[in-house]
Amino acid sequence: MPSTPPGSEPRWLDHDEMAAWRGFVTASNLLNRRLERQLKEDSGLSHTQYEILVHLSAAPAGSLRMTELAEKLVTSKSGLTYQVTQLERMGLVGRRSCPSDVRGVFAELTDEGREALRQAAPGHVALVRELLIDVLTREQLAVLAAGLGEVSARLRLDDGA
Amino acid sequence: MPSTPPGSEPRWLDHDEMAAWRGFVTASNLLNRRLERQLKEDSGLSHTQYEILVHLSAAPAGSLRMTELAEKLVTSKSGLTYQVTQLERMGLVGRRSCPSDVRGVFAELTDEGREALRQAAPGHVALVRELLIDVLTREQLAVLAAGLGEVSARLRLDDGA
DNA sequence: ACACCTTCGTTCGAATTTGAACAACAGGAG
DNA sequence: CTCCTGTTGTTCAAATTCGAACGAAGGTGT
Repeated sequence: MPSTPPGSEPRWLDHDEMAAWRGFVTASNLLNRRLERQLKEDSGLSHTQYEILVHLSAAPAGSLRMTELAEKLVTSKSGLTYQVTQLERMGLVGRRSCPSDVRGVFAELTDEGREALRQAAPGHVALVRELLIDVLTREQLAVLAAGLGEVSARLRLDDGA
Repeated sequence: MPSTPPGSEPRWLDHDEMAAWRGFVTASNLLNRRLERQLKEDSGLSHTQYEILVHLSAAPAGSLRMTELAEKLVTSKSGLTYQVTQLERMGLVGRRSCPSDVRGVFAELTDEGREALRQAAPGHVALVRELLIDVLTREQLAVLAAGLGEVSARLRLDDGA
């Protein structure tokens, strides 16, 4: 099904809608840029690598299946394979084979990985706070969480469909 | 100045703050993924290339200085050089030297570029609408625009500083 | 047991992105 | 004019990203 019926004039974005969309895109790019730089300089980690450590750290045994981790990160499987290999070389993450499924692979946080995360987290969180969280009011944060949560949920749905 | 005074416990994100931050990151990644796929399939353009066309189209003479364009796009200068070259090969953008500054280069939208944008825009806008704009209420959009606008503005400030 | 379709993670090649280094020029201060 | 500092766009090597293709298993129905 085409996103727009051919022949009919599409509904363009009005001023407010455009402002929201541009704001989202711009803020996203600027934030990523900043966080990337800060993490790389202070901890030698890319934002992607940091996020891998975060998700593993939050998981039951500090380990997650590759596919599950890729979904949480919203990245491609091949991209994750690459980054896990990098983290493995740094000694921050290890691979374990899954007992119940020969094909399965667990990415597992090492002690060094936990330590690296413990060391990187404060600076990262402080910057997220400074650039985003503390700039917004409580109400704005609530709306953002609710709205973007809904957006994400819907995106995840027909992504699997 | 260190982001966090060494020795003091950093202010972690509480539940709501974390929800807002995760929602932002996740929605951003999922959206980019989708838009990238749609644009590439329907128009053979990457999201970056599409945005270049949009910004040029909105500019006075359909042309902008490389540096200015890079800032609007929130990308590196070298990255822009690469993409403009790609668009030039496709015939959608041309380069013109600046009269008042020998070093300067204008990226200029060609007629084909305008046509390509005219053709790509409806599908892109429709998807942005479906995935983000139409998911949110008028109030949520207003809050998002105001909040992320402020965030972007601040980020742009000490980026130049 | 068999065929069939799905899932798992990796590998591969191509495209993209970035920061640093660079050469050429602009714009003043002296 | 001359030196000095900042800007402009490009080039370069390195890192990262993605999708498609792949081999190897899992799981199901017959």
